[in-house]
Amino acid sequence: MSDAVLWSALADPHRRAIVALLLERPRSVGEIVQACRLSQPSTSKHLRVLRDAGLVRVRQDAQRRVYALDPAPMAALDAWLAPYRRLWNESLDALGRRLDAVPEDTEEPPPQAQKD
Amino acid sequence: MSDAVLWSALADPHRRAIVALLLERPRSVGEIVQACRLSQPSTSKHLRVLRDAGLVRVRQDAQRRVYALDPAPMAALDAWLAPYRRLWNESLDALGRRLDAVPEDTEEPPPQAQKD
DNA sequence: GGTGTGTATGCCTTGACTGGAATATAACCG
DNA sequence: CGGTTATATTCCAGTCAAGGCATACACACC
Repeated sequence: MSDAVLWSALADPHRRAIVALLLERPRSVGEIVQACRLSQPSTSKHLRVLRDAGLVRVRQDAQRRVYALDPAPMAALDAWLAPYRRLWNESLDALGRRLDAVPEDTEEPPPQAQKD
Repeated sequence: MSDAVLWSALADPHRRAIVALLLERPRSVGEIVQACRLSQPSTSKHLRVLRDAGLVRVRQDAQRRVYALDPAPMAALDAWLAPYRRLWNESLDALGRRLDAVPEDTEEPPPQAQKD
């Protein structure tokens, strides 16, 4: 199994939202449904994808199922990213040197104020 | 603009392959076509997606267009990943402790021999 | 200007993925 | 056992993205 499953699992914004929720703490399906404003079936399906990708694990608590993050696949992502890290470190260094060499008033505004 | 574009751009395995190619060195479209075993139009379309996501930049060289990696968006990915890093570090620590506490012969085989 | 190479775009078809509604399954409770 | 809550699954329709093919565009060379 490649990490193709991982990527396609994380490609969906709702699933990334779920993963982010589970980063705080494990949650039952009901909690996730409320937090994500999704229907229950849809949520269950997303959780299935995440489970199949190995990103989350389930614990049964009476009728509830509590989902928790499994950090291992994230490490795989990090490993994938590693070769690129060297690259952008070089770029940042170059940027830094350029900023140092410039008169002034060329400070960057706070970078990414992105929202997903 | 969110990093939704980034994720969907990298969700495709062919595009990840292209990005990996460009990590080695910038390449013309023709080179990418050959390396990826894709049709030229398909490759061009993938490159468009990557360009729109800010992952690559183009330089024109006569009739050729040479694509190069832009590392900045990868940093965004790294930022996204950062909160999780703490998590799996904890897990690895726990694993390490468990391994230390175990008799022996429980060494892990080399982890992920994954292929994408 | 005409031809050839290199690359991008448009159109179309097909397959995959998503969400909703209804339904099935499972566990608790009286 | 019947009812209720919590979650999973199935079915279906709508959407979107990918690939192939044909074609348009851009540049070079004669």
